[in-house]
Amino acid sequence: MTGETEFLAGYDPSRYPPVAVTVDVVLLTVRAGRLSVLLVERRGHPFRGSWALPGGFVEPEDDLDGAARRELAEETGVLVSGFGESVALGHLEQLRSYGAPGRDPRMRVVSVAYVGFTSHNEPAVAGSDAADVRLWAIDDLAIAGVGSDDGVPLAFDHAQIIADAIERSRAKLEYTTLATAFLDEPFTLGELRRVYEAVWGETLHEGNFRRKVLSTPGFVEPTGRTAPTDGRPAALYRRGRATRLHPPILRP
Amino acid sequence: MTGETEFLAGYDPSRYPPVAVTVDVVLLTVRAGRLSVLLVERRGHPFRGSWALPGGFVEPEDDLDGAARRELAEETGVLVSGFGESVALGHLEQLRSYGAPGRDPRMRVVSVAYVGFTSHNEPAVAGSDAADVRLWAIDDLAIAGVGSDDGVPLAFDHAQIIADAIERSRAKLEYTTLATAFLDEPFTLGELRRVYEAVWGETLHEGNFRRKVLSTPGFVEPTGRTAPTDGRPAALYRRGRATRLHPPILRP
DNA sequence: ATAATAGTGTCTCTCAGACAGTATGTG
DNA sequence: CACATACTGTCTGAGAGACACTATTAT
Repeated sequence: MTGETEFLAGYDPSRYPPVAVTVDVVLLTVRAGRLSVLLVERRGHPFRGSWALPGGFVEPEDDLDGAARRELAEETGVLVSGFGESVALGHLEQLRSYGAPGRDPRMRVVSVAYVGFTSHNEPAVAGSDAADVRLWAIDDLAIAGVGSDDGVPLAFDHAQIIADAIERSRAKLEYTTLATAFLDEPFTLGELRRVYEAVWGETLHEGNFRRKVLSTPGFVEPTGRTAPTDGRPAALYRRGRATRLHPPILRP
Repeated sequence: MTGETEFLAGYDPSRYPPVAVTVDVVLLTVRAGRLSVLLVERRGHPFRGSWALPGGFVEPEDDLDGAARRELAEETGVLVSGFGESVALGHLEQLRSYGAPGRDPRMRVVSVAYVGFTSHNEPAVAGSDAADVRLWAIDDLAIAGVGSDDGVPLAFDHAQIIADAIERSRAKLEYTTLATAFLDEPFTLGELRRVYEAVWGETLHEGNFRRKVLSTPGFVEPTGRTAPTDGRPAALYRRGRATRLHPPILRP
């Protein structure tokens, strides 16, 4: 019947336009008080030698989130061998998709971008000049409205993707508890405040920040322990059960 | 050289997995005080006879936004012939992408979903039993957490897409001026309030709503004219220049 | 002692919710 | 007149910004 032929027509692989689908991951962390992103150096054309987001093709068997986690695990594996430590992913969510014709000069590519948060507890980048994966502070990159104008240029439209990821992150910190995804447990309120300051690029009032965090039920839970600092020791907290902040902690 | 061969390898169309990319549009409007979505009845398998979002393949020459506008224009054309009136799109933005394997039983399809707002000024749906495009009130549809459980089922994962679009819309009304995208100019504050009430599914206090809208510079601008209502005539406004609300108008 | 960070208390201003009351149209 | 909606004014409580002050460590 007509329905059957139409149904079969859906199976015809030549019916759909040739478009490749990839995932790209913007993995953000705070290192030495600076918001930073994990980038890889491209070994092939185009943009050979430029820095780009980790990513790759969506394989037939994995869904979009799974593809993002797989690509990230592959890059994290590089981190493991390079820095001797694995990365515990604190959060990963879809950002948006990018599909302008010509964004990849080779072919039509639609990329589904993800943004992830993680802690950073490696002391420093090892001085391996052969490393092709490293963290970049975002204000050392050429990203409109964020980094310095003479920063390192990025491959493809990845500067735009990173800019969008940063804006999403800044907004998420306002009304969710996701700032804790940048930290290992347990953490101090000073560490949590420095996450906000690094992501927002603003200094916050210590006392008011403390009041707002502690007055939000379920944001953080006290552990009863303390950790030494450069001054008075700070109480240690772990993540609470809340995911959304009511009321939000708005940017200055 | 090596770089050249790698570059050429990128041109090989057989290298990327066979994935089709489509756009789907969730066009929302407020009709008779009810938040509604434009759906099309499927003529082919699978889900023949079910209601689905308008959408289609991304063609090689159009970017994602362009593809969404093109598909929407095609469906709007149906609206024109069916209802005798064109639809002025108030706003269109990317929602997110959906790519779970098996979401389309025919083949691997990654769909980039868009959400749009428009006014609704047709008096009623014409009684054309041949119509395959119509507005559905969202609480008549089977959408988890939104519609009634015995509502009309939707094709593919479109119930989830609509649910995500509604949540995006509800959040957008809190901190942007996009509620005006549901209205034709000029409009009254009562009409604007009824947009919020329809999208949020909450009744709002008339006086407090008025105070918040008018105290936000650039949200609406007075025209000096009035329009009759069921009571005292209401002042007419047009959209202001602001796009974001500071402070936001939060849901109750 | 000073320096540095953690943590507490308080004042004031803004603003949201609640609610009363007035204004202006129609039937 | 009643009724419906538009519009104005005021009280109150929650919460953010600003700021002063105390607490506990290291040097």
